[in-house]
Parts: sequence; structure tokens; C-alpha cells
Amino acid sequence: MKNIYSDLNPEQRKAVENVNGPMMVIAGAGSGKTRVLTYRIAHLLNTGIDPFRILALTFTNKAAREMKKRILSIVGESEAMNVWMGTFHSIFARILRIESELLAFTSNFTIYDTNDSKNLIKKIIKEQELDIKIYTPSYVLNRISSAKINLISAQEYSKNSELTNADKMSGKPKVAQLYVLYQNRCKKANAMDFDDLLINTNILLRDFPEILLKYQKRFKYILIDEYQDTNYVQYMIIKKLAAREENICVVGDDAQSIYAFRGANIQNILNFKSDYPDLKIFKMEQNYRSTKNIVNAANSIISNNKDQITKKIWTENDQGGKIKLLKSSTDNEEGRLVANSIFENKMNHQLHENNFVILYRTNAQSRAFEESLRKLNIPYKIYGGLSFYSRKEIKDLLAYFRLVINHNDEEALSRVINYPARGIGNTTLEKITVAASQANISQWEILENISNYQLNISPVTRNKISNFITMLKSFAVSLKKKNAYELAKQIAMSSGIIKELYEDDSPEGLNRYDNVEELLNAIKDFSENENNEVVLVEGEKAENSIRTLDEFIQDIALLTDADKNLDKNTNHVSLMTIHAAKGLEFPFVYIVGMEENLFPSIQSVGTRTELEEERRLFYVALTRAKKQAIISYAETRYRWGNLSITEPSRFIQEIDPKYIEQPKIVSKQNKEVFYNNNYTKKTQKSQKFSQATFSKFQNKNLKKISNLNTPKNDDIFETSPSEELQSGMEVEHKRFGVGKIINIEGTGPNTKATVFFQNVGQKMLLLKFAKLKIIKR
DNA sequence: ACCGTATTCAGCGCG
DNA sequence: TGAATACGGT
Repeated sequence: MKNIYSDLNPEQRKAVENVNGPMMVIAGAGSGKTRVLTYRIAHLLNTGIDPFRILALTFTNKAAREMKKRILSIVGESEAMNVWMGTFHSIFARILRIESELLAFTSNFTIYDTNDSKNLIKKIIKEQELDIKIYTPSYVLNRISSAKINLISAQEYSKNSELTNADKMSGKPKVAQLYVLYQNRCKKANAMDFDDLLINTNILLRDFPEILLKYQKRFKYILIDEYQDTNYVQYMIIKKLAAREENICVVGDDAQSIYAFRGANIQNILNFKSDYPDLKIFKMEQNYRSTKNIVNAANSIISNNKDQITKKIWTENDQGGKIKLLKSSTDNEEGRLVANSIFENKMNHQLHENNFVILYRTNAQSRAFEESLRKLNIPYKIYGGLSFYSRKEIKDLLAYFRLVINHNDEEALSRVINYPARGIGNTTLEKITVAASQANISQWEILENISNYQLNISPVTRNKISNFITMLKSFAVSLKKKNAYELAKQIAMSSGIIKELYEDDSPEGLNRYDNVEELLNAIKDFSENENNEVVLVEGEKAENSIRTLDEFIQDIALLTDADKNLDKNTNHVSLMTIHAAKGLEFPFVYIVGMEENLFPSIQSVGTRTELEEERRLFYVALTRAKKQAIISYAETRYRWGNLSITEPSRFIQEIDPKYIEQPKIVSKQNKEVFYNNNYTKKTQKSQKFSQATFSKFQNKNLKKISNLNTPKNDDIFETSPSEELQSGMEVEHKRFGVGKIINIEGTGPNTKATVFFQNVGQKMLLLKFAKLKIIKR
């Protein structure tokens, strides 16, 4: 083992060498958090602690992989492999598979992803003959999910008048009922959704003391990364697991908590001390990433937040350049300006493209930058699109696999029962579903014994069903006999999927065929490569056995971000949301769209806590920069098809002026930059052309702007009855439900209403966008 | 079963 | 604006 201690500063070293008792590491941005975590694990192993006794939990697969890799390089493979390290979901899924019978699941249970959950909810809503437009699947799923995160079961939800009243007020009184039905259907399908992996673990540890003791003894040392992102159920599980030994080490940074919107509870880290009075706190405040300017600017921003653990981040790095400010008149011009700036910096500093990142608040902003980068022939990559595993053809094939492993998997069944088309259509499936819910069993059980049921299904269809069932059973027989690849290939062929895609010679069809081939290759790799992340459980040796398809599915069920990893092999500018950039760093960082109502987002300006989260998000964005940060905003922007006049973000003013270049008179400069761009690339002839297009472009935009300012003109005032709205009225909003107007301010297109909604609290809405229906005057 | 048109909706997104 | 989905016609 290499000498790890010399790589650490005194504070890091203290944290690494503190072995026993509860501890918290507050790790500022760029302070070497991962190093402390990995070295601490190495240190534990060094002092002779059994790797099987160490549990390390992360939020993302990427973080887990990264840590594994680093520990491996310090302590060697045999040791590192036995540490229980992974995401909350993957570790708990492992435990739940072992203990599944206690919760009346079987160990081959399916994990429903968000898509499966939404599909199921959609079906239930339709079966209940509710209006899908009122009960949108994502709304219902969100309600269910946030209840689950707070450990409120379907039964408790129904009895909780606060929740059910909120649902009634927002015109959706049936949410509780949908929750009950959804849980039943998951149960019958032998399936758990992502939240179930957490709540069922909590139930397991809560209701089975001997199981709790078993895992308390097993996990003598617990480490948790990104503790500021934990939610209530995760907090409860951790608390239980750590209760016996209290060797718990949490690492995080309250200033980088940016996931409250999906249930993360920042109080978990702020109040950690009250859970463990003997807590030792280590603050890592030296930043190794950024220049003094960036660190100081970031400090000046975050000091505007009330809720925080006080700390002073500092650095020994160079002073660096001040933050630059780019101002554009339109969103498209912003794209050009940023692309030009990247081009200039790249040339001036002789840099590769992967030194640059463009960070935005919303994915919809990427377009202008794509276009401009393409025009300058700058390679780029957008992160955060559709992942491989969410493509239709991949999901279809995986659904076959899932159904082979777990016949009761309803979502998999409905995907493939008629794909490729085999004459078992919607009407038949509906009849089956009704019969299944009447008999309170899964659809498969009906299908399997269809002759026992008096259903209005023709003999021809019955025959087709029986063929389908026979086929799947034949696959299932091979599940433990054939290796994953052999079986996968057999399924792909016999099911007709390969044939179907092969015969489709459209470009998309070819692409799909390639994707399926890629999946099969991945499975081949998995089958043949013994070292492929063997899921080892203590006392359970992988005795040279073959790698089977269910093992493969278990491995990938929780892998949703396969191509989320930063691609370091090609040279390109990266484009991503700020959320996606967490944990990454780049020499040059462009933070774009710094405008009020976009960043901070309009949905967040209503409450202090939400605004503070936006501010932390800005803090995260800025602290990604190593050498230079550039902030950009536009004065007008198309949003939802409308041109709106925007104001610079309040966050720009919050930066101490010492650390940011003050804006110049920019409109003239913009033009120059614009011409330069074309000039560098084209001949003088095309320069004339670009001048012409530029003025055209200008005229076009001027026209649009003047349209917007013409008072008698039109659609702005049509969309909401803003003149009629007054404080005190009761109104309804599509997403937020019913609420009461507290205040109206502003005029014309900038009229805003502050509304207190029963179930989501206070919000400020721009009436131009928000469609409010008056319920009571 | 399939295609073109109408309609709707629009925040960030781990597992 | 534009992507995604629902619907209605062939």
C-alpha cells in the first residue's frame, strides 16, 4: 500500500485518521472531498478492519465507481472489492433480495424505473375512469413519491387529513386511492419502484429486530457521501444502521445542496450534531481547484444565505482573472457571443475544447449554443439526453428478459405481449387485466390458466396466448442453464424482435437494429468476463458458475446514467445543466442565461428556502471553474414561443464587485464580435453577406420587440384575465392547484401575482404565463 | 394497424 | 417555439 498520509493537509489527515465515533466532514467545493473519503477507507483497511465491515454509500453510480477505482489503486483489488460500496439504491436492493421473503417478495423482484411507474399509474387512472388531464401521471407519481420519502404508506396517506384535504382543494381527491391501487399492483407484480427500495429497507430494519442487528453488526463502519442530499427515509435507515456502533462518517457540503426539490432535506446535515452529541466535525476549507477570484466571488454569493454552516473557503492558488460578464440583446446573440468567446480563448491560450463548459439552468437553453458552436466548427457534446437504456428497442428487449425472470412483471408483460405483433391486442389485454384485478392475482396467472376462466376471448386468441406463454416458459427453463448471452440471443431471435428490426430498413430501423446488437454485445461481454463487477455477498461465493441473465438485469436495473460519464476521449465543449455539472470541474466555465425568472427560476423566487437553493445552485456553477468564469445574460429571450424582455439576475449584483469585471457599453462590441466571427471563417464577400443578415436579424427582432410593447396588441392579455384578478380571490393553477391571491404587482406583461396554494405553499407567478382560473371572487 | 394533424405543455432529475 | 402525445380518418 502506498503512503497515503503524505498527500493530505493537516485537516484532511485528521479526518482520515479519526476511526471511531460519529463524525462529519464539511467539505467545501474543491477541497478534496473524494480524496478524504477514499483515503479514510484505505486507512480503515490499514488498521486491520475487515472490508466486509465497511459500508460506503453514494448517490450516483459514477461516484461509487470513481471511489472504487481510487481505493483499488491504493489498497489493491482483493481488499477493495469486498467493501460494501455503492449507491443507496443498489446496496439496499442487494439487501432486499437477500431478505425479500420477510416482506413477501421473492428475490427476483423487478425494479420499476420511473417510466414503468408512470405507465402503471396511467393505466390505473384510466381504469378508474378519472380524467388523465387532471390526474397527470407525473403529478400523481410525485405525490406518491414524496409521501413515500416521508414514510407515509398508502394507508396512512388515506387517513392523513392534511394530505387528503390538500388533494381535495386541488381538485384531485382520488390521489390517496390511486396510491393504494398503485402499491397493490406493484406488489402483485413482485416489483418495487425506486422509492420502495428505500422504504422497504426501512420497514425491514424497523419491523425485524434480528435483521437490524445482523446489519448493524455487519456494518461496523458507515460512510456517506453527499450527506446534504439525503432525504428523510435515507436518514432513518442510516440512523438505524449506525445506532449500535455509532461509527458513522458523513461527508457533505450544505452550500452545495441543490436537490431539495426532489426531497433532499438540508436539515439532515444542518442538524446532524443534535443526533450525535459526541460528534466530531472536520471542516475542510482549503480549495485546491479555483483561483482566488473565483473562490472569493463564490463566498460573497453564498454569504447571502441564512441557512448555512459557517465556513470560510480559501485558496493558495493564483489570483486569476476577474469574472467576465457578457451581455447580449437576444438569446441567439448570447449563443454567438459565447461561442465566439470560446473560440477566442481557445486560440489565445492554445487550448483544447474540453477546457470549456457551458452551464445553463434549463435544458431548453442549449439550442442557441449548439447552433453557434456548429457554425464555428467547434465540436461540442450535450450531456443529459436520452440514455441508452431508455430507448424503445432496448426497453422492449429488456422487457422480455424481465418477464422471463419475473413472470408477474406487469409492465414488462404489457410491453411485449403484442410486440412483435402476434394478435393479442389491447382489448384482450384489458379483459385479462380486469380478470386479474377481480381475482386479485397477476395477469400472468390468468394467462397461464386461461382455460379456467370464462372470458370473452376467442379460441384463436386463446391459442395465441398459449403460444406466447409456452415461449416464455421455454426461455425461463434456460435461465439458470445458459449463460446470459446465449439466452439473450435466443430470446431476441425467437421472440421475433431481431426479425422485426431487420426488416425495417428505414434509417431509424437500422439504428435500432444496431442498438440491439450493442446490447447483445454488452451481454456477451458480461457473460464472458469473470471480473465484471461480481456481486459478492459475504459467505456467498461465485463458484465458477456461469453468469446468467438475471444477474445481468440486476446489474443494469439501477444503471440509468450509462452515458452520463464525462467523455474524456474526444475533444469537445461540454454543454449541460448546472445540476449535471455537480462534482465536475473545468478551466473555463460559462454560466449562461443569468436572468431574473430563469436563474433564479420563476418558480423559486416566492420563498426564501427555494431562493436559497437557487443561490446554492449558482454557487455550484461558479465553483466548477478552475481558471476563469464567464457569466452571460440576454436582454430578450424566447420562452414558450413568446419574446420576453428580461432583467439581469439578482445573483450578478450579489457578487462582490471586486471580483467581477464591470460591464462595458456592449451593443457596439457585440457587432464587432459578430463580424469577426464570420470574418475569420469566410471571405470578404461573405462578410458583406453577414452584414446583410445581421441587419435583417436586427430588424426582425426590433419588430418583435415593438410588437410586444404595443399595448393594444393582443395575445399577452388574452391568455390570462389579469385585469380581473385581485387579492383575496381564490384561483386555480394547472400544476399548483387551488390557492388564494395574496398580492398583485407590476403592470402589463410584467404583472405578477403572489398566490398561496394549499398544497405547495406560496408562489409568485407571472400572469403572462400562468393560466389562473378564478374560482371565487 | 398506421399515419397525419391537433393539442398540449413547457424546471432542475439520482436511482 | 417545438416536442410529445392523443385523436381521428383511411
